[in-house]
Amino acid sequence: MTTNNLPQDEASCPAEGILKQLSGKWKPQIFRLALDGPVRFNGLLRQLPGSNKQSVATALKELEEADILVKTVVQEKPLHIEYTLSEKGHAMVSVFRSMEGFLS
Amino acid sequence: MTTNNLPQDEASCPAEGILKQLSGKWKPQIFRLALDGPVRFNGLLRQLPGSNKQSVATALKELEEADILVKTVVQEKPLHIEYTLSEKGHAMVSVFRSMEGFLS
DNA sequence: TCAATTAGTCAAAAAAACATGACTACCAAC
DNA sequence: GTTGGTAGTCATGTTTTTTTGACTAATTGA
Repeated sequence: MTTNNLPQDEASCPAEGILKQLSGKWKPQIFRLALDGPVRFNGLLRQLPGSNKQSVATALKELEEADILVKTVVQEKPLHIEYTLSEKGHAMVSVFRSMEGFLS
Repeated sequence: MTTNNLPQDEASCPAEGILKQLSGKWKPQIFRLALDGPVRFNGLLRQLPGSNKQSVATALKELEEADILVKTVVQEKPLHIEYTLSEKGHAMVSVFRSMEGFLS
């Protein structure tokens, strides 16, 4: 009982998982903004011109499900929610940097 | 006259370009197979179960346009076409490896 | 000359991703 | 009690990506 249940493609191509987790119209930009500190829903809407609630919400949910961002309710003045890089998210920074360093 | 003409998102997020060039349903796997040597159209169709002519053709064209693969007509016995990693493609290997090394 | 292999193209359909606009719900200030 | 900010959801529509199946065309071997 040691067969894995990954789709065959990801089994033979580990990079594909990462690519999937980071790709999409808004996820790379959200990830990048999160490098500078916690990000918030409405903040992202303002910082990402052309974006919209639905897409940002979906991107945040997927980044959270991929364990790249962590969602926290901040018990402060105007009670709000923050998304911060998880440990895995931090580990991904080097991958991200190697992409940024690659200027064609 | 020094404004650039990149979409705002790519300007502020260089990683996004790479992500775009490598993402898609078949491109990561094709890239990975190309690491082991030249790949061919019909060979890929056989090596990628579930793929189809159209998708493989499109992926190859985009990888070629992104200057990641180079298309060559090989003047041999059964005249055929090979796709090999370009110089840029080789430079991308380190990025790709850093993704592969990242096992969540 | 016939059949197989090479490497595709094309039009159309299906599926996935993304956007739009309306709506919800909580909290605080005025 | 109404406005404004927090963070979303939901149904729908549009756009992009991917798949399907038919077709083309050159080369090779029998």
